[in-house]
Parts: sequence; structure tokens; C-alpha cells
Amino acid sequence: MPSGSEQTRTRLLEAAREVFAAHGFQGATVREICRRAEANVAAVNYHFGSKDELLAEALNFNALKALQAAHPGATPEVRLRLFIRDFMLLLLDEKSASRQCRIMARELADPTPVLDQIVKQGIAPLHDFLGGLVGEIVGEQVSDAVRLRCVFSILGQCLFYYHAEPVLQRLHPELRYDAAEIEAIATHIADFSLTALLAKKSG
Amino acid sequence: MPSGSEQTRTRLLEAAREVFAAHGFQGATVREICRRAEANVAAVNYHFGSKDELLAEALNFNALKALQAAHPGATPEVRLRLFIRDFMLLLLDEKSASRQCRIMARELADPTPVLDQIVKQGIAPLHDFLGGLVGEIVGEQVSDAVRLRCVFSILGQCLFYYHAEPVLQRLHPELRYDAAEIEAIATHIADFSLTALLAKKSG
Amino acid sequence: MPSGSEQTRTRLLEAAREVFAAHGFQGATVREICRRAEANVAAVNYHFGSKDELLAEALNFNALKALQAAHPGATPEVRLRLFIRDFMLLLLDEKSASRQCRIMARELADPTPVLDQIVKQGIAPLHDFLGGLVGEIVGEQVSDAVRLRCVFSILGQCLFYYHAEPVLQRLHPELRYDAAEIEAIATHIADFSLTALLAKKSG
Amino acid sequence: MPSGSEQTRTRLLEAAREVFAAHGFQGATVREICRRAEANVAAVNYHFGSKDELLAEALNFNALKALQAAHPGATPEVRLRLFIRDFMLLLLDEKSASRQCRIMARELADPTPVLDQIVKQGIAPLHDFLGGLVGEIVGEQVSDAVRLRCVFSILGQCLFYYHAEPVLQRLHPELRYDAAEIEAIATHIADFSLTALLAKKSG
DNA sequence: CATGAATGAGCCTTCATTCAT
DNA sequence: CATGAATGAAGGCTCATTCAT
Repeated sequence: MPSGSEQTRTRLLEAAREVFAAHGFQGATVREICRRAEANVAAVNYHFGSKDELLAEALNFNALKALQAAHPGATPEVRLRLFIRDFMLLLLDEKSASRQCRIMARELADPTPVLDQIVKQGIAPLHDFLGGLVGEIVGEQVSDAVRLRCVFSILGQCLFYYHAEPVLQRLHPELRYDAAEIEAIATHIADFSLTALLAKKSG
Repeated sequence: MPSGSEQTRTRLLEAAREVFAAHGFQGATVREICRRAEANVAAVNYHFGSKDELLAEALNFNALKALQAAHPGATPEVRLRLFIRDFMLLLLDEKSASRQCRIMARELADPTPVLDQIVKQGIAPLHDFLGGLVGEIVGEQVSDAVRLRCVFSILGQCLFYYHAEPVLQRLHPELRYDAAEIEAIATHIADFSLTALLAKKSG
Repeated sequence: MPSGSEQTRTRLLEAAREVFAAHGFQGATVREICRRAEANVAAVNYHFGSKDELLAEALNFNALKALQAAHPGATPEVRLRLFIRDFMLLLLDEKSASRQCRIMARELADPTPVLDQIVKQGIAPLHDFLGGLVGEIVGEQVSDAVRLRCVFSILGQCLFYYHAEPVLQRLHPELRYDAAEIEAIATHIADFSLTALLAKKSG
Repeated sequence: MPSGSEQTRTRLLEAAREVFAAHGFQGATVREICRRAEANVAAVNYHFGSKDELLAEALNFNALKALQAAHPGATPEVRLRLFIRDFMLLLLDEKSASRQCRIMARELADPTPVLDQIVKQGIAPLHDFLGGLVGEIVGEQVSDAVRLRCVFSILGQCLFYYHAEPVLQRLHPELRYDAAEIEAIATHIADFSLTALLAKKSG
């Protein structure tokens, strides 16, 4: 049974993830976080020491690690498809338990003191994983630089839907990121990317 | 001959573009902008009424319009290549006269009161232009939804290099966006995208 | 055998004396005191009611009372010398068990609610004792006002070394209050004062 | 004619001197200072940048420098008497224009970031001046260490009346630091000290 | 017409204190 | 009886904005 303290801590972390994801680190205020968590203004400093450390704790990389599931026996192509679909769900699904990726996506554009931590623990493994996958698909002849750019092409396509969401909502007000739409997007990105990757292999 | 007032106004706009591009709307301070423009701290409100309106005025879409140059006689494929190269130069070249795209790129993630204007006057025409180009390449059989996602795939690849710059600098400290690198990136994105697009056409 | 509670109380008092002596009443924090006493942050309020009352309890005047030891048979001059030496040891010796005088010395400049108590129980007896000693030395002809000022002259010389310590450390970084130095200081103050006092007697 | 800004600045400095002298650096609040100066809370940071820098500016050492007036032709003894009298007036006279010494006296017990400045610019010259004077009185045979302790004895006697004021008011409620009393105190300290000093000379 | 000065709301943080267990 | 958690007032400071000249 969680203690009262643990509950408040958890509520603070959840509220922090929401507010950081919505307004970025700078735009988020401790007061707003505490208000949402129904806690006192001083609660953040009591439980985490500072706004910075709250952000550091709010980050957890489990969701990202789950993306790198092994799927033994599956071909690299299938594993890439699965990765893209899971990543898009993480990024776009409103019901996603983890706002992890959104917080990170926000911070990418406005480095905070914890960006180093985010990069080392969250993003670098992701890039490595994707780099390995791409390597398996395009084969050994392809240079590191090219493989890297292929990773960026895949990630760029995925992240665009998150970053550009406010714009896309204005351009296409009818757009909704429901399960079917997310699935369709993921399939498109996977098709688009695999076509290009396989062309590099044969090339 | 511009009056002293007009000069101050112009310096404020230029300074605003630099600072907004560097720190985002929220991160930018009126004081910093005025300091760079060597103007009084009250100058922004005097000339533009508020920080919001300064941002609105600081935006000009000429650079974006220039991306949509006609290039009569060129094939759609070539025009897409040219677009991607010019866009990447605009986004990444430190010497780029216009920080326009960076301001917009920054704001996409944190809607401000001027996002509507940015979308209508800057981004929508760009999407339309790219949509037309993609349509010419993939042909008429392809649905609007698919064409749209192709546009997103291209833009996503381009914008990634801008959005993820702080992360990429940490992952690959040796990375520099010099002319050759930008050219190589643009070529990669064009190759990657055209391969995928042409496959859709034939498909 | 003291109960656990009693031990905590004692540790709190000892920690309070250290922290009050080091940072003054205002500069001291309840948290720091509790941390040093390895007690809960609420312990101070639990055991003493408030920070104010903790200070009141932390004061004990035994060390001061010991200064007024009788030394039967000794001349007033010798008793003054002994008093000055013991007082300087109390004020300056790092190994002094009692930080009592330092707490009081700190508070003199910034009246707290407990200053009345300090004055009545600690300082007034000290002044009286020293006044009596001075009276014995200078004789009956000297007015009360003059005798009082002589007391102030002696106390002022002693307290200076404590009050001005941060300044003196900057002016004379080589200065250390070791046993020999304290002895030398006490001898100087006693010589200086007795010369002046005896001159008043003969005058 | 002073500008409005200059007036506010001056009022802030005067208020700062009063509040710093009354409550010390830590005890003083920017809000209280601004309230007394009838200025906005942000005025201190606007004009001085921070509370620290306000303290640094609030200090001016003119009054202390005036203590070291030359008095050509006067004997060292007379110059010491004059110094003590002027110092006591500075310390005790309510009507004294400069609260300089009191701010410094307060800070001695609770080092702030500006203590170094206070010591270098204000106190060190004072100690040097007094050391020279004492040297002239006691002659060359006396060691530096002894001369230093004589300086401390004089300063200690003077500062006592300031430091111990809250205590003395409680012990002797009838005490008032009017002109006559200050004069009497100064005379006592001078007599007391000169007697001791001259004894060292002959000794 | 333009500016230095002033404003007040709001930021993160610290603190002594109180509460629920 | 004792504690970890929670509180809210207050701290110094920053900011976009407004005002008086």
C-alpha cells in the first residue's frame, strides 16, 4: 500500500510530465504542477529539491527501452516496422501512459541542464538501436555516415507528427490521432523508409 | 532616407529575429532584444506595442516564398531536389541572412498567439507547394492522404536536423553544418525521398 | 538512565548551541540543528515548541557563573586577571565545552525575544561581579558612573576579539587563537586595564 | 538639480543604511528597504542589481576617512583623543548623518560577501591609522604585537558601546547617548587608554 | 517623439511550523 | 510519543509593461 507521501510524489511526477510536455521546461511553472497534483507550492522542493531535479526524476526511460524489444526470429524489416509503430503510439496516443517522449521532444529544442542525461540515457541507446537495425537492412557496404542519415530520416518522419502537431491541427482541423490513424501513419513511414533503405542495399 | 526612428525599428526587428531564433519566444527577453538593437528597453513596446506583436512583425515570409521558385522547364524531381537543398540551407546555414525558418520551427512546439499567422502565411503555402510537387511525381492515382503523408515525410526529414541539433551535437560532437555537409544532407534526403516516391508511382 | 527522548532533547540542545554560536539566531535553521542532532525536522517544535524557546533553553549560565569563582584570599587584582583569562578562554578557545558566551555575544547585536532573559540571568550578574571587582581595585572615592565605564572598558577589550574575529582573520591571516595566544591576549588586557584602574585609585 | 532617478537611488541608499544598520544584512529585507524609500519592490534590483550590491554601494567610507584627519601640530595624545571622540560620535550620535560604522559593526559578526571590501577599504586603513598613532605614543621599543593589541584595546572599548547597546539599555534604562554622555564616554576611553599606553612607554 | 525610471505580477526557493499517522 | 509529510508566508529576483518627462 503506497504511503501518503508516495502518493503525493507520484501525483507530482505525473503532473510534472503533463506540464513539462505541454509547456516545456521553461514554460512550466512549479505552481501549475503543484496545483494539478493538488499539492502545496513547496511540495516540489520538498520532494525533489528543485525544478531541475523534478524534471530529471520525471524522466524515465522504460518506455523507450521497451521500444527496443528483441523480437527474436523476426526479420530486421519487421522489427523496424514494429519499432516505428510502437514509437508512434508512444508519441501520439493520448492514452499513452508515458509522456516520456513528449517531454524529451520538447526539450530538444531548448536545452536544459538535464539534456545531457536525456541524451545519454534515453536518446543515444535509441539511435544505437535504430542504427543497428538499419545496418542489418542495408548491409555492410553502406558507410556509417549514410547509415546515420537513414536513422535520422526515420526519426525525423516520426517526430514530425509530434512536433508539428499544433500546425497540423490548424492546417487539417479534421485530423485525429486515433488508433487507426496512428497505424496508418506508422505503416506509411515504414513503407516509405524501407523502400528507400532496400534501394540502398541493392545499390 | 530612413529616419532615426525607422532605423531603430529595423534594428529591433533584426535583433528580435536573432534572439527569437536562438531562445524561442518565451526564452527571449525584451531587454536582450533591445540591448542587441542598442535601443531603450521601452523601445519594443513603443514601436510594436508588445512582445507578441514584435514577433508578428519579425516574421516575414519572403525566404519561404523564394523556396517555391518556379524553375520552368525543370522536372518535378529536380525541383524537389532544389527545394530540399534551399530549405536545408535556410535551416542550417549559419550565414543564412534569414532566421525566419528557425523562428517558426521554434514556435511550432509552443503555440503563441501568432501561430495562426505563421501557419496561414508561411506554412500552408509551403505545404501546398510541396504537395503539388509530390503530386506531379507520384501521379494522380495516389490518394490525397498518401500524398500528404509523403509531404510530411519530406518535411520531417528536413526539420529533424534543425530540431534535434542540440541532441546531435552531443551525440556527434564532430558534426558541423558546413556547406559540404548541408549539401550531403540535402542529397541524402532527396535520394531517400525520391526513391520512396517513385516506388509509389510505379506501384 | 536517560530515555531516548531525553537523549534527543540533549542532542538538540547541544546542536542548537553549536549552530546558534556559528550563525546567530536568525542565520541558524531548525533543519540544520535537527540534522546535526540526527533528529527529525519536527523535533525542535516537538520538544521545545519553537525556535525561540529552543534558544531560551539552549542558554545556560553555568559557564558564566564559573567565571565568578570566589578565589578566597586572592587580591582583587589577581581575581581580575583570572576572570579575564577565563573569559577569553570561554570566548576564543575552540575546545571550550561551552559555546554559551558566543551565543550571547552573537545575540547582543540583534535583540531576540530571549535577550531579556540573557541579560537578567547571564549578563547582569557578570556586570555586577566585575563592578564589585573594579570597586575593590579603584576604591570608594570613584563614582558609580566611572566604575561602570571601567567595567565597560574591560568587557569591550575582551569581546572585541570575539566580535571582530572575521575582520581580524582578514587583516592578519596568520592569527590563531591557540592557548599561548589567548594567554598573551588575556595578559595584555589585564595589564592594560589594571594600569588604568590603579591610576584612577591613586588619582 | 537631482533627477527623479537620482532621488530614488538616494532614498534607497539611505533606507538601506537604516535597515542594514538595524537588522544586519541577513535580517534586512529588500521589501522593507523599498517600503521605507517609498519605492517599488523591484527598485533595488533595477538600481543596484541585487541586495549584495546595494550593501556594497550603501557603504561609503568618507566618514571613516574623516576620522583620520591630520590635525598638524597636535601631539599624538591629542590626536588620539580627537579620534576617539569623533569615532564615538559616529557610532552613537543618533543625529549622525552616516550610519556607516553601524552597518560595518553589524556585519563584523556575520560575514557577508562584501566583508572583504569593508575590511580593505574601511577597516584596514583605520587600524593602520590607529596603529601609527599608538606607535607615536608608546615609542619604538614596543613590539608590533603589543602595539596591535593596544589598538584592539582602544577599538574594543569604543565598539562595546555600540555592540552592547541593547544590553546596556536593559541594564541601565536611564542611559541616553546625548552629546554630554558621548563626550564623557570618549574622555573616559581616552584617559583609560592613554594611561595604559604611556605606562608602556615609560616601562 | 523617445527614453530612463518605475511598476507589480509572478518566478523558484527557503523557512519555521503544523498535521496525520 | 515521535515522525515524515505537508503547509503557506515570505524571501530575493526577473520580467513585460507603463509612466513622466
